[in-house]
Order: sequence, then structure tokens, then C-alpha cells
Amino acid sequence: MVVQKEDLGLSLSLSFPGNHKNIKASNCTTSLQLNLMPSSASTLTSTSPFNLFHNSSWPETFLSSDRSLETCIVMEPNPFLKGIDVNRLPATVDAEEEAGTSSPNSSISSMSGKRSENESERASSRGMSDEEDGDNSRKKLRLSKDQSVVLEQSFREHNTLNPKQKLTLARRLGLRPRQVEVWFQNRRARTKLKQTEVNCEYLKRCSESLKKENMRLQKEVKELRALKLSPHMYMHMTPPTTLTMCPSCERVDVPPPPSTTATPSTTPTLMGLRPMLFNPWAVAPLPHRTFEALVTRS
DNA sequence: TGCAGAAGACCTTTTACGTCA
DNA sequence: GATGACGTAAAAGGTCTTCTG
Repeated sequence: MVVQKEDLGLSLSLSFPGNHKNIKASNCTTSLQLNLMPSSASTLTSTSPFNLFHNSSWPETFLSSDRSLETCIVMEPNPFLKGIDVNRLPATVDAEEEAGTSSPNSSISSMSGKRSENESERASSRGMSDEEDGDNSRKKLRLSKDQSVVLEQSFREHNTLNPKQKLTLARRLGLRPRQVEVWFQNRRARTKLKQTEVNCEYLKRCSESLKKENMRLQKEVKELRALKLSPHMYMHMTPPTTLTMCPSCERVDVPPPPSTTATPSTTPTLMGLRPMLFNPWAVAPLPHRTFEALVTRS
């Protein structure tokens, strides 16, 4: 079983100016959050892209039916992992790793004395003194498919790992915790890159739509100005006094065209303008046109 | 209470290796 | 077999947050 790229749930938020570090904790209102869930990939191009703003956040997105994945990891070892292709089986898990910690930050307060130990582990795991390899050259080791599958599953569950989860996963996969950590870092980077590409494409489309809308409105303004400069044209227009106003919404009703059989193409228009859905004299505020409406208009 | 420093987590960028056409 | 493109594991260097004295 191999997880294809198309199967991967992808999601990240694109936040503007602020601090990118705040993304995770963000209830940042300026964040653009899109989901690339496999089954709904087509909806990205569908009518209402702004629905994506309301999509669920990471945890919600990836909390699938196997919400208890981590429990499963601990409780039942996967059969297919028995014959796993371990690139480098860690001889033992470091003592300090065995100690395990809970959450990144809360663990610090409860075990401040372990900092130096953790740091040394971190340093060694960065290859500064990787005695397991013998030499200092970085060995690029491809993860097996099974390992990738498990990592992907775990990533869907949480896109970040606390030390305990990292340890558990590393032990389960026969990898070093540092490798798991790196894999998650790279995975997050890939996800973000992918999402950025999608966002870019989407914003391009928004831009195109807005350009068209802008051009259309400018044309309308031009025509209305021309109309204003030729008062005799008013003679051909329905006087405002004949209009009826809805008492509830205060919108002015536009009388139907003389001929009910007239097709839109034969409907008389003013100076070639397309029929207006609202009366220019109406005092009532224009209906709020959402950005979504603008985008989906064209 | 405010501050400086340490430690850790995470991000972005770069490097280097494995795979494939 | 050599080569270049591509994907990705790993590392480097930076920022930010939290904690401690």
C-alpha cells in the first residue's frame, strides 16, 4: 500500500504580514486557509472558492476516523512493519529519550535540569558526533514505503509532534527521533509549498475576475457620464414617479419591458446598456455584493 | 516586575544523495 | 554507462517562545 501524493490531505494557512510563527496559534483573521483534501480537490476550482476560508483548521481537517491513531501505534504494532526496511536501526534509544517528555514547553518547566542533556542529544542527532555512522558524511537514506505511510498517517493526525510522540514514532519505525523530526519538518515545508502554489493560482484567478469587473464598471461609468451629458435622453426614460417602491425593503421596482415576449437581445436598452437591476434614482442602498459574488460573476 | 540568557521548537534555505527517464 | 531533472533526507542558520535566575 502506497500513499499517493493525491491522497495526502494538504492544508496550510497563508497569513499576511504578521508573524508566521503565529500561524499555528492563530485565530488570525487575515489568514487564508485552504484545504486540499483529496475528495474535494475539484472544489478548489468550483464556484465558491471563498468557502475555503471557512474550512476547518488542521486538527479538524486531519482528525479522521482513526483519531486514535497514536493509541493504535502504541497498542498494536502494525504487522506490515515487521519486515520493514530499516535504513539504520538505532542501536538503543538514548537514555534521555527513554525518559520521554510530554509537550515541548510544558516539559521544560517540569524538567529544567534535562535541558543540557536534551541539547546534547539534539546536537548529536544533528550529526555533529554521529558515532553510529562512523564518518561525518551525511548519509541520505531513503525511507521505506511502509515508513512513509506511517509517517503520513501520523502527519495527518498532527502535523507537529511532541517529544513523546516523536519517540514513539521513531521506535515504531526503527528510526532516530531526529529523523522523524526532520521528516515532519520537511513534510510541513512541502505542504506549505504546495498550498502556496494553490493559493497563488487562486489569487491569480481572483485578480483576473476583478480586472474584468473593474473594466465593466468603468465602462458603465463612462456610459452613465455620457448619458448625463445628453439631457434629452431623459425624455425617453421612465419617470421616477411612476416607479413603485417596496415598503419593506425600500427598493424600487423596475417596470417590466413593454413586450413580454421580448428576448433579452431585443429588450430595449438605454444607449446599448444592459438592463439595470436597480434603479439609479433609488435611495435604497445597493445590495451588498460580496467578494465571492464578484469572483463567481464571470 | 522587568530583564537577560538559555533552551527548545519550528521555519526557511541549502546541500547532497537516490531514482528515473 | 553517463547525464540531467527531480524528489527528498539531512543539515545549517535564523527567529520566536517559554522558562529561569
